[in-house]
Amino acid sequence: MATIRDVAKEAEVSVATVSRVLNSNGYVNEDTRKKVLAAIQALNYTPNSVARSLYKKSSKTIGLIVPDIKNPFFPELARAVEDVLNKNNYTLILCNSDEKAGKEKEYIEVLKQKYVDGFIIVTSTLTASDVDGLNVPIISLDRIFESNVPIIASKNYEGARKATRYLIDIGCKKIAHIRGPLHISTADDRCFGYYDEMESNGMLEETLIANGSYDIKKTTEVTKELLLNNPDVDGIFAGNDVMAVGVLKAAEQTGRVVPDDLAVIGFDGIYLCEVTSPQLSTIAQPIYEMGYRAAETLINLIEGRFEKSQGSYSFDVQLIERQSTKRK
Amino acid sequence: MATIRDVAKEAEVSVATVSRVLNSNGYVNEDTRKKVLAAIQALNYTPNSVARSLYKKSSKTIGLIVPDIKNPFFPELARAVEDVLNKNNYTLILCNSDEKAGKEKEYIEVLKQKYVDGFIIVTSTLTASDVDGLNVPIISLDRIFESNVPIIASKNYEGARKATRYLIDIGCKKIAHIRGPLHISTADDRCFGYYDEMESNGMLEETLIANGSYDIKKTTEVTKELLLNNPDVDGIFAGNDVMAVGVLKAAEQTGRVVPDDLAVIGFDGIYLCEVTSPQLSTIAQPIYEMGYRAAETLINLIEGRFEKSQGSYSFDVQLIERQSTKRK
DNA sequence: ATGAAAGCGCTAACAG
DNA sequence: CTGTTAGCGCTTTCAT
Repeated sequence: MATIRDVAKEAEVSVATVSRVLNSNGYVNEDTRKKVLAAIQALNYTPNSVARSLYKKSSKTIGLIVPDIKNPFFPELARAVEDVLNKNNYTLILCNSDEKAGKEKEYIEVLKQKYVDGFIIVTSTLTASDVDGLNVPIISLDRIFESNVPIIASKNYEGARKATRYLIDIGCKKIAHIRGPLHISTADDRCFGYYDEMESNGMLEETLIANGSYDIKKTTEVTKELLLNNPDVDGIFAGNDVMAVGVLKAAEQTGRVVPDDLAVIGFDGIYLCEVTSPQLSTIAQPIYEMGYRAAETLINLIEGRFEKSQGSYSFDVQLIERQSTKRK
Repeated sequence: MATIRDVAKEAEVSVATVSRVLNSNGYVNEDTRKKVLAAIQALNYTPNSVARSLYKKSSKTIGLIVPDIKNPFFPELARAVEDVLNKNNYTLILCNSDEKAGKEKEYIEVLKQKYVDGFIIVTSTLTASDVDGLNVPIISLDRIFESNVPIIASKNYEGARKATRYLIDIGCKKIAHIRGPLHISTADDRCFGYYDEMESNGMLEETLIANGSYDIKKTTEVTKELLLNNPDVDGIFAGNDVMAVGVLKAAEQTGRVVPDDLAVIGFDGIYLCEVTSPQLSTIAQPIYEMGYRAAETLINLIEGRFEKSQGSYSFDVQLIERQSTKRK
């Protein structure tokens, strides 16, 4: 591997000059510039980013920490982030935290030593104090974070109200909610939205809310139990699309026909919805856009560009009607 | 951020000594060791990996290049890789190539400048010459690579024969194959397996093979066309599970009942199979194990450990019967 | 057992 | 416009 020194020698100039043409930085005579370029060509030289990082204290790299890339919500997010980074000559480090604060902190520690320039993190376990000392820009994606880091998310509460309202509109009389894990802001907000909408329609009953998890099988079990205790439930708002699949399975296993006996709606808008049968109605978030915006915001922060409105943003969500709620 | 110099000063020793205790390398008096450790504690010092990388020409980082993390096959692979890396104190850089040789080469170039220690790559466009000069260990995952890099994959050809054989066994008389993209070794091998099994049963007709792509909608179209031209097809072996979903949709749209009018089987064994209705039969690969083994092999290579049998490995696949082939 | 110093490859004052 | 040089923070001979 040729170094900047080799190039300098080949071009009969100093390393400073080579560095200048490399970074189009400072004045350099057109002729010497050409000589340097030729030398670079001749030696097939490419600058060493590690050396540059050491000096610059920046690695043109960002860390994305998600709970688990296998959850179908995250690949699309990750892809969007990677696309933006790629376009801006950054590189993506992917970390799976399994929602464990320990892993998250360790990753942050390790990556900081690598001069990572920023983080995008989907977390419900980290707190402001974990992040305050951190001298690196950080963005919270998809989840509320009690601190002043920018938050890129979407309107979970409003979306949940919309979903519930919609089930009411199509004629459901007894609507249950299988909520996502406790203490995950997204799940909490959706639960609140459901709660408030139900209450303001005088339809609320505490037993209609069940605690699910982002696991199809577990959600199926939970749903079956709920249906056992409340056989006349005729509509279910699931905490997300993956959970909605679990609900669909529960319906099938208890001999209910969706949507006629039981209308089902999810949340997120992942492609999974179009694959099930019946296809799932859902409250769709603009997932790719969320990842895209998070990455753009982070890069703006890193590069010290002006950030309007603190950088936080909340995306609108959209009701998508499919077979799982279309009653004839 | 404290540096090794600060620690040295605090402990009243030289930086060399600090480095020694940091790396448990060379002799160091127990007492001075304690002093150094205390200083490290006191200053809350953590070594800077970039500086270390510069000297060592290694970053404890590997690059994983996949076509598109949104394709549900890859997240599980990526997760397995990350798990192994994490356990071995490596870090994962994720790259999406969209099957474009240009992007792959560029990523390799960029990452080499970062002293990435190795690559795991899922590619059908790179060739031996792209990789020969490369002075970094590399593993080809899931795809055949014409060169002497280790290949971690599974038995696509045998699996395809098994799938075809199975459709014959359950009584299908006219079996079609919607194959994956041309020049992707996985898709080619599966097509060959189908071809050979059909031929050896005297059932082969060239018109029963259609060119699909890893896109549900396109596969649906292709399948509908094939069914139009061959209305009496009663079994389809799809190039992978995603494509099988497309086939399921085509069946639905043309008024065919799966499995009674048309038996369908996929390949891969992603979780999607259990979500469709009817649930999809498939030839399952041990996806997680594949990623796991690829990562382990790579780390062995990087750390110069003895590699039995060149490192290549081909996993067995397993027929999983579900509703899409279960005729009453 | 410990320290001094060279150097990994690059950038940015500072001089000229 | 160009060169010299001092680091960035760490590891590793080579002395002692």
